[in-house]
Amino acid sequence: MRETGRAEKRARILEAASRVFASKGFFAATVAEVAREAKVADGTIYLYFRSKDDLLLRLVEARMNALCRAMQEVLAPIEDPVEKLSAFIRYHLEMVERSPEEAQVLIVELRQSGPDLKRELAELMRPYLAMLQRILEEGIARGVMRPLDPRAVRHAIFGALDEVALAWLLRGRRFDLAQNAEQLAELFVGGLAQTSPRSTP
Amino acid sequence: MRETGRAEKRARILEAASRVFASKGFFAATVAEVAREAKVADGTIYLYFRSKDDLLLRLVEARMNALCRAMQEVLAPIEDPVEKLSAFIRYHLEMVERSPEEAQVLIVELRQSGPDLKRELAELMRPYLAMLQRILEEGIARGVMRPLDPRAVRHAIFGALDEVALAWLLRGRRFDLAQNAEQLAELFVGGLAQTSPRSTP
Amino acid sequence: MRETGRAEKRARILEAASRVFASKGFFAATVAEVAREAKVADGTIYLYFRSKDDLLLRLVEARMNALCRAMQEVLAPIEDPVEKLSAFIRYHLEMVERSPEEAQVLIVELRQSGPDLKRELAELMRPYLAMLQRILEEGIARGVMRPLDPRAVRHAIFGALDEVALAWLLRGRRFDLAQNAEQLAELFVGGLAQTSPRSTP
Amino acid sequence: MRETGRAEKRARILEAASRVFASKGFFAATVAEVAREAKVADGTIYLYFRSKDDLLLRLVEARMNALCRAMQEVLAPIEDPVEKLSAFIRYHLEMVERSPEEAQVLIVELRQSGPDLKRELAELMRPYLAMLQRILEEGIARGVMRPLDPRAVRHAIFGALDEVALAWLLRGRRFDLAQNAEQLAELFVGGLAQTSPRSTP
DNA sequence: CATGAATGAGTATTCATTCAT
DNA sequence: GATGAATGAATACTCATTCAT
Repeated sequence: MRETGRAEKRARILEAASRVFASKGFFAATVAEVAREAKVADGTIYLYFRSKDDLLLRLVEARMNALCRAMQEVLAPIEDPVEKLSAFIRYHLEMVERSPEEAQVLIVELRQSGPDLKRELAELMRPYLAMLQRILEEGIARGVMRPLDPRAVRHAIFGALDEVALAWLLRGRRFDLAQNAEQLAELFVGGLAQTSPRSTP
Repeated sequence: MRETGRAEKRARILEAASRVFASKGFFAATVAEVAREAKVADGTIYLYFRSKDDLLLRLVEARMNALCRAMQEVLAPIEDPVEKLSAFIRYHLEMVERSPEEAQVLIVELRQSGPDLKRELAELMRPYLAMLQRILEEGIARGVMRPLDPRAVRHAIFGALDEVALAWLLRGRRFDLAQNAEQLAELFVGGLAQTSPRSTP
Repeated sequence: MRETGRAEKRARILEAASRVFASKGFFAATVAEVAREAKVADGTIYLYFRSKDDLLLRLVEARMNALCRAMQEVLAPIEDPVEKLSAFIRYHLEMVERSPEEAQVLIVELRQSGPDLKRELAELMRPYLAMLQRILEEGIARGVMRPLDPRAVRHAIFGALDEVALAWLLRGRRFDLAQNAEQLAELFVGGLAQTSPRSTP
Repeated sequence: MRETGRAEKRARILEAASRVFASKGFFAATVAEVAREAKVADGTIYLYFRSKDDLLLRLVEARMNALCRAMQEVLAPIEDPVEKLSAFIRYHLEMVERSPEEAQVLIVELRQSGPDLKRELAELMRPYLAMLQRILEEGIARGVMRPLDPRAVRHAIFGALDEVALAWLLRGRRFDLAQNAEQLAELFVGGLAQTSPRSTP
């Protein structure tokens, strides 16, 4: 218990922040609460983080990095862009289901911030969104997806995932998220499918 | 002095709130600012609204009602559910483009609120989402749309619209929203299209 | 008691600040204490003053204005610059003796401030110091005072007055200030006297 | 590692404190900064000094002792009290000019302290002021100075020196301090001169 | 002796809300 | 109804000081 290394304490504060932010919202949460939850003194927070904003930023950063790495591993062995997209959708919501608390922060709190902070947060989402866009671009390039604007479609898919996850969280996780994931995958895969079959009446 | 009816003053306060919330954000905005903008005394606000939260709630309510009515009129003359969906998507983003300030409040500020307020706001969105869901249900019933879960798809479409609108607003309205609307319409119409409608002529 | 006009309440806060600053020092004093002493809520202070710094600034401003006006009246009827200087010295310390609390703020707290505040405070002292310098310049011009650098002498006289007053305040007002005033007047009048008498041996 | 004797490290901390206090002011300066400047750990400071206040106190003490010793050496070979006074004034400001940084602490920071600290600091100035007073007493005893109250005159001279030095420091050392010293010497020597020394040859 | 990580008390300021006029 | 002056609760952050190693 005394053997708490530097990084270990930092992680503990991050965990505490995650819990507190998730339950009360970033704005309503106080630094003192985070400190209490992490069992450190108020001032200690500032030995590890620059400010309350920075705390949220680092939290999102850590979670996004983990999410990106995990997603990359999931997608790596898949060849077909269409299957990749399908996997992306399913795995994204699987993660939400597995760690609802972390998702809460990424989905709900992400927008609970002033303009400056918001810009920095958006920056942190970029790599993840880029992964999604790359899938779409490759699908189009290979001719297995319709040539819709990848940026528009990326926003659409991300927004859809976000909204479904948000609804699941706000409604107390009462419906089957995996099933919804299937539906979304079908919806978007279908929406992006080459319409050439229509040309064979 | 002027015979400003009750309702007229209430509306003036709502207008003022819309402008102030849109330009500074709900949290950063102060009741005093809204009062100044509406040219009433600070205390007067509380003769028309219970609290600052209530002010946002009533504002969203008013805007949502107007949006619902307008959308209903747009959809009424359309028969085909698929065309209805397409119109829904296009008209939604058209409204955003036409009234970015109001959209700002509905899209951006909506999420700046704590958990309690957020739940109430979600309640106000319901009728609008119900319209969307009914379109889907009818499409499925008529056999012109694939039988995907209408609730899941409703969330997906709404989330997509929201995210695209958000991106447009946050990036300074720099890309063509109408074009994006087309892409989204194609995406979702395609995604919901019966994969073998040819087999039933 | 309810009939406290705007200005009256402002004055009450200023009085309270004077007492609190004098007894604990500007830094150690808290805004809450001033509020309590003035029998107003903490926030009320900020309806009348921009900040704690501003409170000190306005306090010094008010006291300096009063001091300048009073001194001007005292000096007006006096013709001879030498007598004017003598009166200036005596009256300055007389004021200190009469209102030790106010003097405390002007003498002690004046320098208890950060660089920015200090600059503004120095600005407020200017007119008073200018009065003193003008006496010296006129004395020299009329040939009744030795042509020493008026700026150097002004600093010297002001520093002397300040130090004597400070010593009196810090030592619990235990020595006779009026007597000291006489001594200082003689000292400086003598120091500035034309040395021509030496030329008549 | 290095055989830095106790005293040597103590001196290093004092030097560091002098630099830091002079550049940022006593209040704005932090103990951590002094530690960094002295290249010791924060806690080490407290092995040599009781508190931050004590650090200032000891610093002033050391500087005053040095100043007293130096002044004593300067005055020792001078016989005539009038010349002694003149030398005192000139040498005091010469020291200020030579070590503006140390003077900054002694003159400016000295007043940034609360009432309690201020009293202790005044105590440390005593020996120096006593030297000045002794010159005056001797001058009066020998009949070469007017019999003004030596305590009052001592305060006056010290206040004058302080104020002139302060002005020089605050105005960025832009005027000629040595010249001012001459003026002050003349002023006070003149002010203390027997008005009818001619009558006793 | 020295370290420096941890502590936690302390405070100016804002702003939603009230209520005497 | 309308006003707007007054209220006072609420909070991030700093930094002197300590003490386990």
